[in-house]
Amino acid sequence: MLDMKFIRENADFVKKAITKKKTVVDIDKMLALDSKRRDIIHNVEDLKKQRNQASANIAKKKKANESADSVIAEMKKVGEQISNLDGELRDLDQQIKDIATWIPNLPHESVQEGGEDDMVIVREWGEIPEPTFKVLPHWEIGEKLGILDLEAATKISGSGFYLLRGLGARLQRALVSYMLDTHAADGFEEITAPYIVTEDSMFGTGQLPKMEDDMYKTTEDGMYLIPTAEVSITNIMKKEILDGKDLPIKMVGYSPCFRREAGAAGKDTRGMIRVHQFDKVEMVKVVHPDTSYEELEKLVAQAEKILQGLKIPYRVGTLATGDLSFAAAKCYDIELWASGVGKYLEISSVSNFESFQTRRMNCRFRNDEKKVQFPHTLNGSGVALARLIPAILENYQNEDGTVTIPEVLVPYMGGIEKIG
RNA sequence: GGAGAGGUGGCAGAGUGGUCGAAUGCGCACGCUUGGAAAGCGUGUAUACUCACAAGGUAUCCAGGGUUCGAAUCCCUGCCUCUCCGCCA
Repeated sequence: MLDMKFIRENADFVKKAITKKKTVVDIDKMLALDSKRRDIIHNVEDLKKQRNQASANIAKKKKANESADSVIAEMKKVGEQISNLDGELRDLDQQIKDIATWIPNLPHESVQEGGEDDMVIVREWGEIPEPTFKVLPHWEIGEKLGILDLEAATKISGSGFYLLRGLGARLQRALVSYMLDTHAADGFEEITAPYIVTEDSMFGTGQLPKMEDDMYKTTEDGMYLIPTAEVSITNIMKKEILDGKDLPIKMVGYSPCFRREAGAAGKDTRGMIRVHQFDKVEMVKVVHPDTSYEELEKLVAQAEKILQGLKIPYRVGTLATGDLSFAAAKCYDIELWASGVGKYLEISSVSNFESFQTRRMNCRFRNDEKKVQFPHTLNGSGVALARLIPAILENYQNEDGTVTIPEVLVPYMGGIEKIG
Protein backbone atom coordinates (compact mmCIF):
# COMPACT_ATOMS: atom_id res chain seq x y z
CA MET A 1 0.00 0.00 0.00
CA LEU A 2 1.27 3.43 -0.81
CA ASP A 3 0.69 6.55 1.23
CA MET A 4 -2.39 8.33 -0.12
CA LYS A 5 -0.84 11.70 0.59
CA PHE A 6 2.22 10.72 -1.39
CA ILE A 7 0.12 9.65 -4.36
CA ARG A 8 -1.85 12.87 -4.20
CA GLU A 9 1.27 15.01 -4.19
CA ASN A 10 3.30 12.97 -6.67
CA ALA A 11 0.69 11.68 -9.06
CA ASP A 12 2.87 11.84 -12.15
CA PHE A 13 5.80 10.15 -10.50
CA VAL A 14 3.57 7.37 -9.24
CA LYS A 15 1.98 6.86 -12.65
CA LYS A 16 5.39 6.61 -14.30
CA ALA A 17 6.65 4.17 -11.71
CA ILE A 18 3.61 1.95 -12.10
CA THR A 19 4.16 1.84 -15.83
CA LYS A 20 7.76 0.76 -15.26
CA LYS A 21 6.39 -2.10 -13.26
CA LYS A 22 4.23 -3.04 -16.23
CA THR A 23 1.02 -2.53 -14.31
CA VAL A 24 -2.11 -0.57 -15.17
CA VAL A 25 -4.01 1.25 -12.43
CA ASP A 26 -6.39 4.18 -12.87
CA ILE A 27 -4.70 6.72 -10.61
CA ASP A 28 -6.72 9.63 -11.97
CA LYS A 29 -9.96 7.98 -11.06
CA MET A 30 -8.69 7.30 -7.60
CA LEU A 31 -7.59 10.89 -7.12
CA ALA A 32 -11.00 12.12 -8.25
CA LEU A 33 -12.68 9.85 -5.73
CA ASP A 34 -10.24 10.99 -3.09
CA SER A 35 -11.01 14.63 -3.62
CA LYS A 36 -14.72 13.94 -3.51
CA ARG A 37 -14.17 12.03 -0.32
CA ARG A 38 -12.41 14.92 1.32
CA ASP A 39 -15.18 17.30 0.35
CA ILE A 40 -17.70 15.08 2.03
CA ILE A 41 -15.56 14.70 5.11
CA HIS A 42 -15.52 18.46 5.51
CA ASN A 43 -19.24 18.54 5.17
CA VAL A 44 -20.10 15.70 7.46
CA GLU A 45 -17.65 16.69 10.17
CA ASP A 46 -19.19 20.10 10.24
CA LEU A 47 -22.61 18.58 10.76
CA LYS A 48 -21.28 16.29 13.44
CA LYS A 49 -19.81 19.26 15.24
CA GLN A 50 -23.27 20.85 15.21
CA ARG A 51 -24.80 17.68 16.51
CA ASN A 52 -22.30 17.34 19.33
CA GLN A 53 -22.91 20.89 20.43
CA ALA A 54 -26.67 20.44 20.28
CA SER A 55 -26.34 17.21 22.23
CA ALA A 56 -24.61 18.99 25.06
CA ASN A 57 -27.30 21.61 24.91
CA ILE A 58 -30.10 19.07 25.12
CA ALA A 59 -28.47 17.43 28.11
CA LYS A 60 -28.20 20.78 29.83
CA LYS A 61 -31.83 21.65 29.14
CA LYS A 62 -33.10 18.31 30.35
CA LYS A 63 -31.17 18.70 33.56
CA ALA A 64 -32.73 22.10 34.06
CA ASN A 65 -36.13 20.61 33.26
CA GLU A 66 -36.55 22.78 30.20
CA SER A 67 -38.07 21.60 26.97
CA ALA A 68 -35.57 20.53 24.30
CA ASP A 69 -38.13 19.47 21.73
CA SER A 70 -37.29 22.07 19.10
CA VAL A 71 -33.59 21.27 19.19
CA ILE A 72 -34.33 17.57 19.05
CA ALA A 73 -36.54 18.00 16.02
CA GLU A 74 -33.84 19.97 14.29
CA MET A 75 -31.18 17.42 15.11
CA LYS A 76 -33.32 14.69 13.73
CA LYS A 77 -32.92 16.29 10.32
CA VAL A 78 -29.20 16.80 10.81
CA GLY A 79 -28.88 13.19 11.87
CA GLU A 80 -30.45 12.08 8.62
CA GLN A 81 -28.06 14.19 6.59
CA ILE A 82 -25.16 12.77 8.53
CA SER A 83 -26.15 9.19 7.94
CA ASN A 84 -26.63 9.88 4.22
CA LEU A 85 -23.20 11.45 3.94
CA ASP A 86 -21.64 8.70 6.04
CA GLY A 87 -23.12 6.20 3.62
CA GLU A 88 -21.64 8.04 0.65
CA LEU A 89 -18.33 8.17 2.43
CA ARG A 90 -18.32 4.47 3.10
CA ASP A 91 -19.04 3.87 -0.54
CA LEU A 92 -16.20 6.14 -1.66
CA ASP A 93 -13.78 4.56 0.80
CA GLN A 94 -14.55 1.17 -0.66
CA GLN A 95 -14.08 2.39 -4.22
CA ILE A 96 -10.78 4.03 -3.33
CA LYS A 97 -9.61 0.91 -1.55
CA ASP A 98 -10.59 -1.22 -4.54
CA ILE A 99 -8.16 0.76 -6.63
CA ALA A 100 -5.48 1.37 -4.01
CA THR A 101 -5.00 -2.30 -3.20
CA TRP A 102 -4.03 -2.92 -6.82
CA ILE A 103 -1.28 -0.35 -6.87
CA PRO A 104 2.07 -2.13 -6.77
CA ASN A 105 5.02 -0.92 -4.77
CA LEU A 106 7.20 1.53 -6.67
CA PRO A 107 10.62 0.38 -7.83
CA HIS A 108 13.65 1.83 -6.07
CA GLU A 109 15.62 4.38 -8.10
CA SER A 110 18.58 2.03 -8.39
CA VAL A 111 16.54 -0.59 -10.24
CA GLN A 112 17.03 -0.78 -13.98
CA GLU A 113 14.04 -0.55 -16.26
CA GLY A 114 13.04 -3.58 -18.27
CA GLY A 115 11.57 -7.06 -18.14
CA GLU A 116 12.51 -10.64 -17.48
CA ASP A 117 15.58 -10.58 -19.72
CA ASP A 118 17.04 -7.44 -18.22
CA MET A 119 18.39 -8.84 -15.00
CA VAL A 120 21.77 -7.35 -14.22
CA ILE A 121 24.28 -9.80 -12.79
CA VAL A 122 26.13 -8.13 -9.94
CA ARG A 123 28.46 -10.94 -8.97
CA GLU A 124 29.30 -14.57 -9.49
CA TRP A 125 30.74 -17.00 -7.00
CA GLY A 126 32.50 -20.29 -7.59
CA GLU A 127 33.66 -22.04 -10.71
CA ILE A 128 31.15 -23.66 -13.01
CA PRO A 129 32.35 -27.26 -13.10
CA GLU A 130 33.17 -28.97 -16.37
CA PRO A 131 32.42 -32.61 -15.69
CA THR A 132 34.31 -35.25 -17.61
CA PHE A 133 31.27 -37.52 -17.73
CA LYS A 134 27.61 -37.12 -18.56
CA VAL A 135 25.89 -35.70 -15.49
CA LEU A 136 22.37 -37.01 -15.15
CA PRO A 137 19.57 -34.56 -14.40
CA HIS A 138 18.31 -34.84 -10.83
CA TRP A 139 15.15 -36.74 -11.71
CA GLU A 140 17.23 -39.50 -13.30
CA ILE A 141 19.91 -39.77 -10.67
CA GLY A 142 17.33 -39.37 -7.93
CA GLU A 143 15.19 -42.21 -9.26
CA LYS A 144 18.26 -44.37 -9.79
CA LEU A 145 19.37 -43.92 -6.22
CA GLY A 146 15.85 -44.51 -4.97
CA ILE A 147 15.74 -41.22 -3.11
CA LEU A 148 13.35 -39.34 -5.41
CA ASP A 149 10.06 -40.97 -6.36
CA LEU A 150 8.14 -38.75 -8.75
CA GLU A 151 5.84 -41.54 -9.81
CA ALA A 152 4.62 -42.08 -6.29
CA ALA A 153 4.08 -38.35 -5.84
CA THR A 154 2.01 -38.23 -9.02
CA LYS A 155 -0.03 -41.19 -7.89
CA ILE A 156 -0.77 -39.49 -4.60
CA SER A 157 -1.30 -35.90 -5.68
CA GLY A 158 -1.19 -35.61 -9.45
CA SER A 159 1.39 -33.74 -11.45
CA GLY A 160 3.63 -31.14 -9.91
CA PHE A 161 4.63 -32.89 -6.73
CA TYR A 162 7.69 -34.74 -5.58
CA LEU A 163 8.40 -37.35 -2.99
CA LEU A 164 11.69 -37.94 -1.27
CA ARG A 165 12.52 -41.18 0.42
CA GLY A 166 15.33 -42.63 2.46
CA LEU A 167 18.50 -40.61 2.26
CA GLY A 168 16.73 -38.13 -0.01
CA ALA A 169 14.25 -37.26 2.71
CA ARG A 170 17.10 -37.21 5.18
CA LEU A 171 19.08 -34.89 2.93
CA GLN A 172 16.23 -32.42 2.96
CA ARG A 173 15.98 -32.58 6.72
CA ALA A 174 19.74 -32.10 7.00
CA LEU A 175 19.57 -29.06 4.75
CA VAL A 176 16.77 -27.51 6.76
CA SER A 177 18.72 -27.97 9.96
CA TYR A 178 21.93 -26.67 8.45
CA MET A 179 20.23 -23.56 7.15
CA LEU A 180 18.26 -22.80 10.29
CA ASP A 181 21.32 -23.31 12.45
CA THR A 182 23.41 -21.05 10.25
CA HIS A 183 20.88 -18.22 10.33
CA ALA A 184 20.11 -18.63 14.01
CA ALA A 185 23.83 -18.36 14.76
CA ASP A 186 23.76 -15.01 12.98
CA GLY A 187 21.03 -13.65 15.19
CA PHE A 188 17.84 -14.71 13.43
CA GLU A 189 15.10 -15.89 15.75
CA GLU A 190 13.80 -19.27 14.66
CA ILE A 191 10.05 -19.33 14.06
CA THR A 192 7.54 -22.07 13.45
CA ALA A 193 4.33 -20.39 12.34
CA PRO A 194 0.99 -21.46 10.86
CA TYR A 195 0.91 -22.67 7.26
CA ILE A 196 -2.73 -21.75 6.84
CA VAL A 197 -3.58 -18.09 7.21
CA THR A 198 -6.46 -15.65 6.96
CA GLU A 199 -7.23 -13.51 3.95
CA ASP A 200 -6.17 -10.54 6.03
CA SER A 201 -2.63 -11.88 6.42
CA MET A 202 -2.39 -12.62 2.71
CA PHE A 203 -3.40 -9.04 2.08
CA GLY A 204 -0.85 -7.75 4.58
CA THR A 205 2.18 -9.09 2.74
CA GLY A 206 0.70 -8.24 -0.66
CA GLN A 207 -0.17 -11.66 -2.10
CA LEU A 208 -3.79 -10.57 -2.23
CA PRO A 209 -5.64 -9.38 -4.12
CA LYS A 210 -3.29 -9.72 -7.07
CA MET A 211 -2.07 -13.30 -6.73
CA GLU A 212 -5.39 -14.83 -5.74
CA ASP A 213 -5.27 -17.32 -8.62
CA ASP A 214 -1.94 -18.67 -7.53
CA MET A 215 -3.08 -19.49 -4.00
CA TYR A 216 -4.68 -22.58 -2.54
CA LYS A 217 -7.80 -21.58 -0.67
CA THR A 218 -9.90 -23.66 1.69
CA THR A 219 -13.50 -23.90 0.64
CA GLU A 220 -15.18 -23.99 4.05
CA ASP A 221 -13.31 -21.26 5.88
CA GLY A 222 -11.81 -19.08 3.16
CA MET A 223 -8.32 -19.61 4.55
CA TYR A 224 -5.21 -19.71 2.42
CA LEU A 225 -2.25 -22.07 2.32
CA ILE A 226 0.89 -19.99 2.47
CA PRO A 227 2.99 -19.70 -0.70
CA THR A 228 5.98 -18.79 1.48
CA ALA A 229 6.73 -18.50 5.19
CA GLU A 230 7.14 -14.79 4.55
CA VAL A 231 3.38 -14.46 4.95
CA SER A 232 3.17 -15.99 8.42
CA ILE A 233 6.39 -14.58 9.75
CA THR A 234 5.96 -11.02 8.54
CA ASN A 235 2.39 -10.92 9.78
CA ILE A 236 3.62 -11.56 13.31
CA MET A 237 4.05 -7.79 13.30
CA LYS A 238 0.58 -7.02 11.98
CA LYS A 239 -1.15 -4.21 13.89
CA GLU A 240 1.77 -3.85 16.27
CA ILE A 241 3.48 -0.70 17.43
CA LEU A 242 7.06 -1.80 17.91
CA ASP A 243 9.72 -0.20 20.03
CA GLY A 244 12.30 1.43 17.78
CA LYS A 245 15.02 0.06 20.04
CA ASP A 246 14.07 -3.47 19.00
CA LEU A 247 14.89 -2.86 15.35
CA PRO A 248 16.18 -4.53 13.31
CA ILE A 249 14.12 -7.63 14.02
CA LYS A 250 15.49 -10.75 12.34
CA MET A 251 13.49 -13.95 12.04
CA VAL A 252 13.85 -17.17 10.14
CA GLY A 253 11.46 -20.03 9.62
CA TYR A 254 11.06 -23.25 7.73
CA SER A 255 7.77 -24.03 6.00
CA PRO A 256 6.26 -25.88 3.13
CA CYS A 257 5.11 -23.53 0.36
CA PHE A 258 1.98 -24.08 -1.66
CA ARG A 259 1.59 -22.62 -5.11
CA ARG A 260 -0.96 -23.37 -7.77
CA GLU A 261 1.43 -22.14 -10.47
CA ALA A 262 -1.69 -21.21 -12.40
CA GLY A 263 0.10 -19.41 -15.20
CA ALA A 264 2.98 -21.81 -15.53
CA ALA A 265 1.41 -24.87 -17.15
CA GLY A 266 3.96 -26.72 -19.23
CA LYS A 267 7.06 -24.95 -17.89
CA ASP A 268 9.79 -27.03 -16.26
CA THR A 269 7.48 -29.95 -15.81
CA ARG A 270 10.17 -32.50 -15.19
CA GLY A 271 11.63 -33.18 -11.82
CA MET A 272 11.21 -31.00 -8.80
CA ILE A 273 12.02 -27.60 -10.28
CA ARG A 274 8.48 -26.26 -10.53
CA VAL A 275 6.05 -27.89 -8.17
CA HIS A 276 2.89 -27.10 -6.24
CA GLN A 277 4.45 -27.82 -2.89
CA PHE A 278 8.02 -27.34 -1.83
CA ASP A 279 9.95 -26.58 1.31
CA LYS A 280 11.83 -23.46 2.06
CA VAL A 281 13.68 -21.65 4.79
CA GLU A 282 12.76 -17.99 4.76
CA MET A 283 14.32 -15.00 6.45
CA VAL A 284 12.37 -11.89 7.39
CA LYS A 285 13.65 -8.57 8.68
CA VAL A 286 11.79 -5.60 10.09
CA VAL A 287 14.08 -2.58 10.03
CA HIS A 288 14.36 1.16 10.43
CA PRO A 289 13.52 2.89 7.12
CA ASP A 290 16.93 4.61 7.04
CA THR A 291 18.81 1.33 7.01
CA SER A 292 16.70 -0.90 4.81
CA TYR A 293 19.00 -0.87 1.80
CA GLU A 294 22.03 -1.74 3.88
CA GLU A 295 19.96 -4.48 5.45
CA LEU A 296 19.04 -5.71 1.99
CA GLU A 297 22.70 -6.18 1.11
CA LYS A 298 23.29 -8.02 4.37
CA LEU A 299 20.33 -10.26 3.73
CA VAL A 300 21.62 -11.24 0.30
CA ALA A 301 24.96 -12.04 1.87
CA GLN A 302 23.19 -14.17 4.47
CA ALA A 303 21.53 -16.24 1.75
CA GLU A 304 24.82 -16.52 -0.12
CA LYS A 305 26.46 -17.84 3.01
CA ILE A 306 24.36 -20.98 2.71
CA LEU A 307 25.50 -21.62 -0.83
CA GLN A 308 29.12 -20.87 -0.07
CA GLY A 309 28.93 -23.35 2.77
CA LEU A 310 27.64 -25.93 0.32
CA LYS A 311 30.27 -24.89 -2.25
CA ILE A 312 27.84 -24.58 -5.09
CA PRO A 313 28.51 -21.92 -7.75
CA TYR A 314 25.94 -19.19 -8.04
CA ARG A 315 25.33 -15.73 -9.34
CA VAL A 316 23.43 -12.77 -7.99
CA GLY A 317 21.42 -10.35 -10.09
CA THR A 318 19.03 -7.46 -9.66
CA LEU A 319 15.63 -7.85 -11.22
CA ALA A 320 14.48 -5.16 -13.63
CA THR A 321 11.42 -3.07 -12.82
CA GLY A 322 9.00 -5.14 -14.85
CA ASP A 323 10.11 -8.38 -13.22
CA LEU A 324 9.71 -7.19 -9.64
CA SER A 325 6.95 -8.73 -7.60
CA PHE A 326 3.90 -6.66 -6.68
CA ALA A 327 5.16 -5.69 -3.23
CA ALA A 328 8.88 -5.32 -3.90
CA ALA A 329 10.83 -2.10 -4.42
CA LYS A 330 14.06 -3.92 -5.15
CA CYS A 331 14.91 -7.55 -5.47
CA TYR A 332 18.03 -9.67 -5.85
CA ASP A 333 17.71 -13.12 -7.28
CA ILE A 334 20.29 -15.74 -6.50
CA GLU A 335 20.70 -18.41 -9.13
CA LEU A 336 22.41 -21.68 -8.58
CA TRP A 337 24.28 -23.64 -11.18
CA ALA A 338 22.86 -27.11 -11.82
CA SER A 339 25.16 -29.10 -14.03
CA GLY A 340 22.66 -31.82 -14.92
CA VAL A 341 20.06 -29.59 -16.47
CA GLY A 342 22.92 -27.30 -17.49
CA LYS A 343 21.45 -24.04 -16.33
CA TYR A 344 21.04 -21.64 -13.48
CA LEU A 345 18.10 -22.23 -11.14
CA GLU A 346 16.53 -19.42 -9.20
CA ILE A 347 16.98 -20.43 -5.62
CA SER A 348 16.53 -17.31 -3.61
CA SER A 349 14.77 -14.04 -3.97
CA VAL A 350 15.77 -11.30 -1.58
CA SER A 351 13.59 -8.21 -1.53
CA ASN A 352 13.08 -4.88 0.14
CA PHE A 353 9.42 -3.98 0.45
CA GLU A 354 10.08 -0.66 2.15
CA SER A 355 6.88 0.33 3.93
CA PHE A 356 4.55 -1.35 1.45
CA GLN A 357 3.75 -4.31 3.65
CA THR A 358 3.82 -2.47 6.97
CA ARG A 359 1.21 -0.03 5.68
CA ARG A 360 -1.00 -2.90 4.65
CA MET A 361 -0.49 -4.63 7.97
CA ASN A 362 -0.61 -1.41 9.95
CA CYS A 363 2.66 -2.31 11.63
CA ARG A 364 4.48 0.68 13.08
CA PHE A 365 7.30 1.54 15.42
CA ARG A 366 8.00 4.39 17.78
CA ASN A 367 11.06 6.30 16.65
CA ASP A 368 13.56 8.32 18.70
CA GLU A 369 11.19 11.28 18.73
CA LYS A 370 8.46 8.99 20.11
CA LYS A 371 6.53 9.34 16.88
CA VAL A 372 5.02 6.33 15.21
CA GLN A 373 6.37 5.49 11.82
CA PHE A 374 6.16 2.59 9.37
CA PRO A 375 9.23 0.35 9.45
CA HIS A 376 10.55 -1.37 6.36
CA THR A 377 10.30 -5.10 5.80
CA LEU A 378 12.58 -7.38 3.84
CA ASN A 379 12.68 -11.03 3.17
CA GLY A 380 14.82 -13.55 1.45
CA SER A 381 14.81 -17.24 0.84
CA GLY A 382 17.50 -18.88 2.76
CA VAL A 383 16.96 -21.02 0.62
CA ALA A 384 14.44 -23.06 -1.41
CA LEU A 385 14.86 -26.82 -1.04
CA ALA A 386 13.21 -27.93 -4.27
CA ARG A 387 15.91 -26.19 -6.26
CA LEU A 388 18.75 -26.85 -3.88
CA ILE A 389 18.34 -30.62 -3.78
CA PRO A 390 18.49 -30.93 -7.59
CA ALA A 391 21.60 -28.76 -7.61
CA ILE A 392 23.26 -30.99 -5.04
CA LEU A 393 22.26 -34.17 -6.84
CA GLU A 394 23.73 -32.80 -10.05
CA ASN A 395 26.77 -30.84 -8.89
CA TYR A 396 27.89 -33.48 -6.41
CA GLN A 397 27.28 -36.37 -8.76
CA ASN A 398 30.14 -38.78 -9.31
CA GLU A 399 30.94 -40.76 -12.42
CA ASP A 400 29.99 -44.03 -10.70
CA GLY A 401 26.43 -42.78 -10.13
CA THR A 402 26.86 -41.91 -6.49
CA VAL A 403 26.32 -38.51 -4.93
CA THR A 404 28.75 -37.09 -2.41
CA ILE A 405 27.22 -35.33 0.58
CA PRO A 406 28.51 -31.75 0.89
CA GLU A 407 30.92 -31.55 3.77
CA VAL A 408 28.85 -29.18 5.92
CA LEU A 409 25.94 -31.59 5.80
CA VAL A 410 27.78 -34.71 6.86
CA PRO A 411 27.22 -34.09 10.57
CA TYR A 412 23.54 -33.56 9.85
CA MET A 413 23.47 -36.83 7.90
CA GLY A 414 24.72 -38.78 10.85
CA GLY A 415 28.16 -39.12 9.33
CA ILE A 416 27.00 -40.42 5.95
CA GLU A 417 29.31 -39.07 3.26
CA LYS A 418 27.84 -40.50 0.11
CA ILE A 419 24.53 -41.65 -1.31
CA GLY A 420 24.64 -44.79 -3.46
C1' G B 1 -19.38 -29.39 18.31
C1' G B 2 -22.64 -28.05 23.05
C1' A B 3 -23.33 -24.67 27.48
C1' G B 4 -21.81 -20.34 29.96
C1' A B 5 -18.74 -15.79 30.88
C1' G B 6 -16.19 -11.90 28.85
C1' G B 7 -13.59 -8.31 25.28
C1' U B 8 -12.62 -0.42 27.86
C1' G B 9 -6.07 3.45 27.09
C1' G B 10 1.11 0.45 28.01
C1' C B 11 -1.19 -2.66 32.10
C1' A B 12 -4.95 -3.21 36.04
C1' G B 13 -9.76 -1.53 36.50
C1' A B 14 -14.41 1.93 37.03
C1' G B 15 -18.17 3.44 34.14
C1' U B 16 -25.73 0.72 32.02
C1' G B 17 -28.31 6.47 27.47
C1' G B 18 -26.46 12.75 28.01
C1' U B 19 -21.21 17.82 28.57
C1' C B 20 -16.86 10.37 28.46
C1' G B 21 -11.16 10.18 24.95
C1' A B 22 -13.22 8.00 29.19
C1' A B 23 -12.62 8.05 36.98
C1' U B 24 -8.87 5.70 39.89
C1' G B 25 -4.39 2.92 40.52
C1' C B 26 0.16 1.11 38.44
C1' G B 27 3.74 1.97 34.85
C1' C B 28 6.39 5.62 31.93
C1' A B 29 8.44 10.83 30.94
C1' C B 30 9.70 15.56 32.77
C1' G B 31 10.10 19.03 36.87
C1' C B 32 10.43 20.20 42.21
C1' U B 33 12.62 18.12 46.56
C1' U B 34 17.70 15.46 47.92
C1' G B 35 24.69 15.15 48.87
C1' G B 36 22.53 11.02 45.91
C1' A B 37 18.43 7.78 45.78
C1' A B 38 13.67 6.22 47.63
C1' A B 39 9.38 8.37 49.33
C1' G B 40 6.58 12.74 48.57
C1' C B 41 4.61 16.69 45.50
C1' G B 42 3.46 18.71 40.61
C1' U B 43 2.85 18.26 35.30
C1' G B 44 2.29 15.23 31.30
C1' U B 45 1.43 10.41 29.07
C1' A B 46 -3.24 7.11 22.55
C1' U B 47 -4.08 6.63 17.26
C1' A B 48 -5.91 8.30 12.81
C1' C B 49 -8.33 11.64 9.54
C1' U B 50 -9.28 16.78 8.15
C1' C B 51 -5.91 21.02 7.94
C1' A B 52 -0.20 24.94 4.54
C1' C B 53 1.06 25.35 9.96
C1' A B 54 -0.85 26.29 14.50
C1' A B 55 -5.45 26.43 16.47
C1' G B 56 -9.68 24.03 15.83
C1' G B 57 -12.71 19.97 14.31
C1' U B 58 -14.06 14.69 13.55
C1' A B 59 -13.59 9.59 14.61
C1' U B 60 -11.99 5.51 17.61
C1' C B 61 -14.05 1.87 24.57
C1' C B 62 -12.95 -6.01 19.66
C1' A B 63 -15.25 -5.43 14.39
C1' G B 64 -19.63 -4.46 11.40
C1' G B 65 -24.71 -3.11 11.34
C1' G B 66 -29.17 -1.11 14.07
C1' U B 67 -32.30 1.87 17.80
C1' U B 68 -31.93 7.22 19.44
C1' C B 69 -31.74 14.20 18.98
C1' G B 70 -27.55 11.70 21.51
C1' A B 71 -24.34 5.00 22.50
C1' A B 72 -18.46 2.62 25.97
C1' U B 73 -23.50 2.02 27.93
C1' C B 74 -29.52 -0.78 24.59
C1' C B 75 -30.45 -4.53 20.19
C1' C B 76 -28.50 -7.87 16.08
C1' U B 77 -24.36 -10.31 13.51
C1' G B 78 -19.33 -11.70 13.30
C1' C B 79 -14.42 -12.42 15.40
C1' C B 80 -11.44 -13.45 19.53
C1' U B 81 -10.38 -14.99 24.75
C1' C B 82 -11.61 -17.79 29.15
C1' U B 83 -14.35 -21.88 31.95
C1' C B 84 -17.03 -26.53 31.80
C1' C B 85 -18.68 -30.73 28.68
C1' G B 86 -17.88 -33.66 24.21
C1' C B 87 -14.20 -35.16 20.56
C1' C B 88 -9.26 -35.76 19.57
C1' A B 89 -2.92 -36.04 18.07
